[in-house]
Formats: sequence, structure tokens, C-alpha cells
Amino acid sequence: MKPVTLKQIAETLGISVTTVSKALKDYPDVSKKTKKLVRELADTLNYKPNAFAVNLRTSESKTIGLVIPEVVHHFFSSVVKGIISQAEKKGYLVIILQSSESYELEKKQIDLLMSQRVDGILISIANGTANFNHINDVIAQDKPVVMFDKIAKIVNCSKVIIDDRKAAYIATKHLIDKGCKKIAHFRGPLLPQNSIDRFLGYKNALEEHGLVYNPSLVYILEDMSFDEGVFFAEKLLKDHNDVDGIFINTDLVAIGAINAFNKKGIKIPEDIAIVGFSNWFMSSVISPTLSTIDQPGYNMGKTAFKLLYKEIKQRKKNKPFEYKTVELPTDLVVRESSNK
Amino acid sequence: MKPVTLKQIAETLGISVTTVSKALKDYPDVSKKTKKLVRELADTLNYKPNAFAVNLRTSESKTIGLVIPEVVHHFFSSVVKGIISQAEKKGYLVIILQSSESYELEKKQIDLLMSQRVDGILISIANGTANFNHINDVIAQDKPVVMFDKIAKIVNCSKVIIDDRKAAYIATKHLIDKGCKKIAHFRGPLLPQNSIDRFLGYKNALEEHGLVYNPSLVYILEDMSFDEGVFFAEKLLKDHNDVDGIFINTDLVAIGAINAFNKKGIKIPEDIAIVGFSNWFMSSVISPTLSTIDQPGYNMGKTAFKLLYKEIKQRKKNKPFEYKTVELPTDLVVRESSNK
DNA sequence: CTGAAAGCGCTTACAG
DNA sequence: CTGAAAGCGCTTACAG
Repeated sequence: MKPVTLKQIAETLGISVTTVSKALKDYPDVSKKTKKLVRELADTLNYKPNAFAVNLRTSESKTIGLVIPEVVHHFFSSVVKGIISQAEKKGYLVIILQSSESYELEKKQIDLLMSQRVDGILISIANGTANFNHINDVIAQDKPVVMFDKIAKIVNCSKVIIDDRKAAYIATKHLIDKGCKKIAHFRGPLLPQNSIDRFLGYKNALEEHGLVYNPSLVYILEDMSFDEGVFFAEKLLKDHNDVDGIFINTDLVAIGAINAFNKKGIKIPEDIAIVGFSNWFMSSVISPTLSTIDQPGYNMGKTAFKLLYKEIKQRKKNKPFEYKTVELPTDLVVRESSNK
Repeated sequence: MKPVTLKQIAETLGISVTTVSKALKDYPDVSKKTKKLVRELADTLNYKPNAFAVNLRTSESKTIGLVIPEVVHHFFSSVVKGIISQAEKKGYLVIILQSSESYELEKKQIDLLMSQRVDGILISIANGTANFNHINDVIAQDKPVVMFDKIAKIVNCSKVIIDDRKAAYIATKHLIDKGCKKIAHFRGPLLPQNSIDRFLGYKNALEEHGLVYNPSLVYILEDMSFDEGVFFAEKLLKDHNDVDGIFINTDLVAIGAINAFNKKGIKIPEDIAIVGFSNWFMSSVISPTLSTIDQPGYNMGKTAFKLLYKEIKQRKKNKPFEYKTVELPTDLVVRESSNK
């Protein structure tokens, strides 16, 4: 059963394809009578325009691409939800690709999206990405790009971010306010901007509150997993058994650390207070519950799509367009792990 | 900067579009010399075929649609990951849409995908879906459909499932083996096949092991959330304070119940033993850790895509095709919540 | 080995 | 108010 075409409708009604097309698109220069006839027949035949032909004519696919480091991830899945809910409202579909934190894969995914001629790309960059030519190439081809969360300052495009440095500062200051004197930090890899910024916020908070910044208290993690949390928590106990607080880059790692401490009989928050980052759902149900920085994933997804949509529209009309960087607010959520 | 076309390459080299097209596709009837010239120029110009034109000619989009009830969900995001990893290998892109457990939305999403002319659809149906015309319509248009996890037995297409009934039976029998005498069940809504099957497995296990099946011990949940877990755990305590085991349809709900019991000072597993379903990551890190049925999300996604891919290929070649139902194995994972 | 031509199904500037 | 025609960028059957 082949799909119905404009031609078939035109032949059935004995009118031209042009008129059928115009009638369905409600052009003002088609008589009401003709419009009615065309629409009724289109309805009964369940006519759906052939997207391929429409795309080819209009050079628009009404599809956007999304590249994220990891799909099975509370924060990113919240972002995905925000994006697709907003995209649907505007009639856009979303193709999702995963970079697995690899630069090579990220490059490949973007290539795939460009070949598919998506109308724009949303991206949160991989930890492994240090070179941004692949993204600049997309921008150079006048294809709208919006970066979110894991961005590159050096790339010239719209962005949606949080103030990682400030949020990390607040998290660390909270530990200081609770009386912690020797605070460690589990940070992310060296490249990503947000792990740099969170580290700087931590360092600043220490220095501004009379605590010594001690590099040996900063642990650099690779894949930000639960297992790494366990591993570095145990290592920290060996290295510095007098630490009384930790600010951890990501909730999942913090949850690993909590597990390790629970097993070793370390009391949280009495012996060691902990603050995580991101506010994964899990953090509110583990024991003890984890204090953390709430990061608005859903809202970030919505905002990123809106920026992209605006750019697509403006460019289509050849109107002037300015890149914007939207900063979303974060919140310190105090729970048991730091509430002493 | 407009993308390069075959025509431009042809004009630059002073040959025909036909030959350029054939050269790039490695047709045997083009001379090696011409092929080399064409390829080199295509490379330097970074030629990418216009997907819209290719789609229109070949009636293929190399894109598939995926409809799931919920994106922010450990099980479904694992499935998504399995699907996109497999799809990428075969050169397919995946458009993801969320039904939010609503029949109306699910219908709309499928419509969107059909309008976009995807090459096939993967779907896990919404709790609210009782009528399957929207899916049968897709199948009637010769568009491949594969259902996974939340399937409809009545729909004639390929499926990827687990044996929910057997898994639930094993979970319940495990509680019986541990000495539980009065076992409650938190089940899902009435429509979905898997909540029916899990209930039947529970009931069977009781009956085959000399325990009385008591309908008042079965609670019907709506949205399978953490909050519902809390609510029904508290209700259960009021209704039946002598219950000593619960088999719960989904881990997230079980985690809510554990939280409620922890707060009330009920000891798990001593007072009440609990087994969940799905093996969310969270279940291994809460306290007590949750016994559960491991449900292979990633593998389910991979398998579903493979079935879809095969069907797409076979149909394209007009070769005979048979619907298959693949059943994936599950595992009982015993943890603290039932280990007495 | 090469190329002219038709056609996929639309949209839209233009003529009447 | 209606329609003939061009064209989006490919692919492929066919002719030479």
C-alpha cells in the first residue's frame, strides 16, 4: 500500500497539483469550495505529505541532532526530556547520539548528523574533546549549534550553562560553615570546563575562609563512576585520615564514597561531611541522604532547544542573529550527609 | 556556504552528473581514472550527498523511530543506549519520543514518526494504551514495527520480551523460601501485560506453595513512582500489620517502600522482606540493598533493533519475512532486603 | 566506458 | 481563482 500523493488527489478531483498543494496549505488564493473538496479527500485518504520531498524543496528537515556523553545518566536523561518536550511543541524531532566521552566518537556523531542534514545541533561535549574544529566546522556551514552544560568557552555559539565555580564555592563554603577544617575534593578530568570551574570554586572558598589549599587533597578522577567513588574514598582514608569534609564533583561518585565510608564504619557527617553535585534522584534516597548542588537538567534542555529554535528561525529569514549565553540558577540542597 | 552538489563536481571535471554519481558509488562501469579524479575532488570539497534527495529517490530515510513511556528512567535509558549503539553500527539514526504513559500522546508520536517517514518503529507501549489500531495501522502500511518489554500480545509483529510471569514467580518463591508466610504484592496498573503477568507469577507461586492468595494483599499502583512506594508501604502497615514479605513490581516503588519502612523503624528483611523488579542501579546502593529481578535493558534494546533491521532489509528485497518473539533471560539478584 | 533523460513528490514564482 | 512549469539533488534504466 503506497502512500497517497498530491498527484493522486489532483487527478481524482480533476484539478492541478498546484491547486491541491495550495489548498492544503491554506493559501488565500484558492476558493473555499476547492479547499473544502481537497481537504475532505485528503482526510479520507489519510494524506501525509512526503517529508523527503518537502525537505528537499525547503532544505529543512524539522529534525535536530543531540550529542551527549552518556544516555544512562540521570542528569543527561533529564536534559533529553526537556529537549524533546520542547521540540515537539515546535514540530521538531530529535535524533540522539552518544559520544561516550570520546572525541573520536563525538566527531563521528556530528558527521552523521550533518550528513542527515539536521536543522541544528545541541551538544554537551565529551571529556576527551580538546579540539573544537569539528564544532567550528558546523558553525562555519551556517548550521546552528547550541552547547549546554559541558561547553567550550572558545567556541563562538549560544550556550546554556550554570555557574559551576560559584556553585562549587557555595558547596565548599557550606562545609566550612559546618566546621570542616580539612576538606578534600574529588574532581573530574583535566579538560572539561566544568570540572575546572568546580575545582576553582572549591579552591577559592578555602582561600577566602582561611583554610590552606593543599593540592594533595585534590583527587583527579577519570570516568566519574560509582566505583571510582569507592576507590578514592578508600585511598583518601589511607592518605589523610584526618580529613573531615569532601566536596565531590558528581553525585554518583559521592554515592560510591558514601558506600565505602559506610562499610568502613566512618560516620557521615560526624567524621566526614560530604557534598555532591547535580542532585541525582538517587541522592535523596540513599543513607545518609546526600547534600548536593541542584542542577536544572530539564530546564537546561528546554532552554537549549529554545535558543536553537530561535537561531534556526532567524537564519531562515536571513535576519540578524546574536549568540547568547544563558546562565541557569543552581541551589544548594542540604541533606543528612553535611548536616552536623 | 552552500553544500557541494554532484552537479558542481561534474561541471568542475567536465563530465556528467551520472558518471560522478556512479564513480562515488563505485559502480563497475566507470574507469579507474575517472573514479580517482571524482573521489579526490569530492574529498577536497568535503562532498556529502544531500540526504533529502537520496531519501526521496530511494524512499529510505536510514532513520528509525523509538517511542518509550519515559526517558528519565533507568531501564528505558538502558534500552535506548542498546538501540542507538546497534543502530549506529548499521548506519541508522534514532528519533526518540516519549509517550508519558498516555495513549493519546503515543498515537501522536507514531503519527509524527510516520510523517517523517522513518524506516521502522520500535515501541514499548504506554500504560494508558488499550487500543492498538494506531500500531496496526503502521503495520498495515508495511512499515516494520518491533515491540519490546511492554508489548501487546494481540498485535502481530516481532517482539522482545522477558518471561515476566516466571520471573515474578521466582521472586515470590524466593520470599517463601526465606520463610515469609504473608506476602503482599504492589502491582502496576490493570492494562499493561507485564503488570498482569507479574501479578500472575506472584499468585501462582503462593498457590503452589500452600499459601493462601488474598486479594486484599494486592495493591494496584498508578504511576509506579517513589512516592507511591512510600504511600502504599504506609497503607500496608495500617491494613495488615502482620505482613512479612512484599514482592514489588518495580524497583523505584520498592525503594520508596524501603524508605518508608526505614523511617517507621520496621526492620528489613527481619520484619518485612522485599523483592523488587528491574535491577535499577540505585537498588545496589540504597540501604538495605534491594533484592530484585535483573532485566536486561541494554540487551533488549540491541535485540529489538536487530529484529527491526532484519525486517527492514528483508522487506526491501521483497523477501519473505516472519515475525519473531525473542525472550531474554532474567536473573534473581539476592541482596540484603530479602537475605534473612 | 560515458551521458542524456526521466522521475522521486513536493513548492512556488509566474502567467493568465 | 487556477494551472503549467521549473527545480530541489539525487539514482538508475537505457542508449550509444
